[in-house]
Amino acid sequence: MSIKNISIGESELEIMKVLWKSGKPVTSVEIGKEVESHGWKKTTIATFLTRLTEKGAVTAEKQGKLYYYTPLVSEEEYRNVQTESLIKSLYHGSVKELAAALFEGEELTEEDVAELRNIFDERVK
Amino acid sequence: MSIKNISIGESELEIMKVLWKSGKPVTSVEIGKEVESHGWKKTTIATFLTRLTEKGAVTAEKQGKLYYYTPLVSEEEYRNVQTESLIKSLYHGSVKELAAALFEGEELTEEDVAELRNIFDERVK
DNA sequence: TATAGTAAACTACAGATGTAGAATACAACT
DNA sequence: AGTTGTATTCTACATCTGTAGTTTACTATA
Repeated sequence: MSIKNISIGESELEIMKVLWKSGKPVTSVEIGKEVESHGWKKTTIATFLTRLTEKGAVTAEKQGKLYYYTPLVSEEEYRNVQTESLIKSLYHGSVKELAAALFEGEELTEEDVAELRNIFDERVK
Repeated sequence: MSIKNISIGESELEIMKVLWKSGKPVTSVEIGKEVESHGWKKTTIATFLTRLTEKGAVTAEKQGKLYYYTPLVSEEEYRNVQTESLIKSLYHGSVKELAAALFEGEELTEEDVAELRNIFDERVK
């Protein structure tokens, strides 16, 4: 089962984000602190961790009395898969269409556009 | 419940796509023909239609003996909500980040880039 | 009018996800 | 050694989604 077939729920994703942000293995206690704002019980977090482990999205390594969790799927990988999937399902598989939609939206500031132009020029070389 | 809160499943989306493509109200029979490739039973399609109606994603209007289904959510609206959601959850809420990721990927051809440059120049005015 | 066809409604069930209480296991402290 | 604290595991349950069988209602046909 490759990364493509790993599906991560919305709440589960919040856990992944914590693991991604911390460059190193994290205990459930530390995760708990990071996601306090969600008001989840410890057991809820534990369930997420168990399921993510079963899915192969993270590994758990016992160090002393605690488990340390590490992501097996990187943020970038996951992001790319999700983006691809969006493009495929709603932009007729065309990256260009999505890019165009972003430009046409009102979301980009002048600075953003300027920065993008740079990246753009790089790309064109 | 605004569009933002309407969630459409992957299979349900296939039905929406048929409605979106056809500019006018469509019967379940016609939908059936359009989605033949999925091999769904008639009742399966009926369930999707019922659920989409309950969710407020489509309306059903009886004309003669058949119901005609019309989307209440446009492709563009749905697309935008989904794109926003992706950006929020995986690109730190930054349209620019997503745009940059698209440029940096290998997906765009030279023609795409050229076309985008045009749109881009328009945008900058 | 009795009968056949069939769209739509109702019912059903499995898997995924969100959420959490109860049980367990094990370390630390008395 | 007994007790306490708590991370991890087990069990549970609701909702959503995918999928489809069964029943119903109503039209058209014999």
